[in-house]
Amino acid sequence: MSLPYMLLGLLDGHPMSGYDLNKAFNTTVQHFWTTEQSQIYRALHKLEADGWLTVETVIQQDSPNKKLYHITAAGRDALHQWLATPLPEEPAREAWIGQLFFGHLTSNEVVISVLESYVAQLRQRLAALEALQATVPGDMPLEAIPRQYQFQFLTLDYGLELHRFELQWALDAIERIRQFPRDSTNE
Amino acid sequence: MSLPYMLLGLLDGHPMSGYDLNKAFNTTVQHFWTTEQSQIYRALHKLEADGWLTVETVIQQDSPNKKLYHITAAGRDALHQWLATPLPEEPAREAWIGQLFFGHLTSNEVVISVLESYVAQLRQRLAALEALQATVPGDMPLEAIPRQYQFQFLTLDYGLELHRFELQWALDAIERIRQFPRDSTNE
DNA sequence: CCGATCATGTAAGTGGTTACATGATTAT
DNA sequence: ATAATCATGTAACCACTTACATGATCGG
Repeated sequence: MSLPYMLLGLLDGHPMSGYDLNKAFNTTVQHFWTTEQSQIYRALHKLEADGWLTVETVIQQDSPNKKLYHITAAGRDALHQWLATPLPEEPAREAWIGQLFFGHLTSNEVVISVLESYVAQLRQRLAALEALQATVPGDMPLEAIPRQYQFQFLTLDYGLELHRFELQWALDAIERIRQFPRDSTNE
Repeated sequence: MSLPYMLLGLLDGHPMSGYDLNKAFNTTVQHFWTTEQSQIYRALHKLEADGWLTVETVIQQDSPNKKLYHITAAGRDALHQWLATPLPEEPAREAWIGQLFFGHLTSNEVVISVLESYVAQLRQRLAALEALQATVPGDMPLEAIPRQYQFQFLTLDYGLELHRFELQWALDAIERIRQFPRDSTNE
């Protein structure tokens, strides 16, 4: 549903190839959207068929030829439309909460050890986001930062704060589970 | 991937029909897992074929016959195995963050209005969780609460805290965006 | 009479993943 | 030699959604 708009958003301003887009998904936008390379090419073909993109074939000598995708006026319209439309609530699907919910079917120790792996995962992701944040020049006055970057920093801030929240909650949960009664049917 | 385990978790203890399970998905576990009815029946058939469930057909006069699914020893083993296994990190797919990320392509006002819809959605979901919490007897001493409910309350607490965090972050974000430079290419 | 509740399923379609396929150039 | 980078794609499969199909009983 949203992949086409992610592509349009990335292509608005500067044209890119499928390969470039794939790199963008593995770097810049990786904290809120991921895709497989194969899906990018399929989506690009569809977007072109729909008239939201046009292709410019670039012949190269030192590397394989590539196709640069340019956003069309129709594509830009569609993107603006999407940006102004609130998204429908998406279905909940958080399996790790399920593991907690059914925690009574196993021992406190097992639940805690799974939560600890989750904590380790969160710390890693948080560290990655903090590394991203460290690349941001800190000395610039707020007003001097281009509008585009202000929005990007805002989403980065969301990622940072969310991860800090999740980490803290998980650590607290571990402490709470330690106080839970022990399972009598322990193996 | 996780649906089969959600079914096993719900069936551990008391057998249920596909219809009962569907109701459970729309009530008890709805804050972390949702499914369509059609998917439940398909999953049930597969689980039975795999030997993780057995079927008991119950003939009824006043309502259509039903099939009660019972968890088998193999099913319980598989469930315990899953409960003890940390889940792989799942791919990020948060389209609303994308709308923020590409916010520079539209006006601050448009971004804020979309965020405000999101805030309204969050308030609704938070209210639903608070209503759920209100049904919990508050006078019981912590130690007297059965282990099963302790885990369930823990997941409810996660939902509550997460929604409060998201709501606060969104409200702060709106205030911040008001300070962003205005877009010169406003339509 | 109508809608809700009980109860089971199939079929078509979409979005996404995994695996496969090709092949040149450049850096270690 | 080998791996990484550049570059494009197809095919099979899986999870999930939407829509369709059936039919009895019960309460307002």
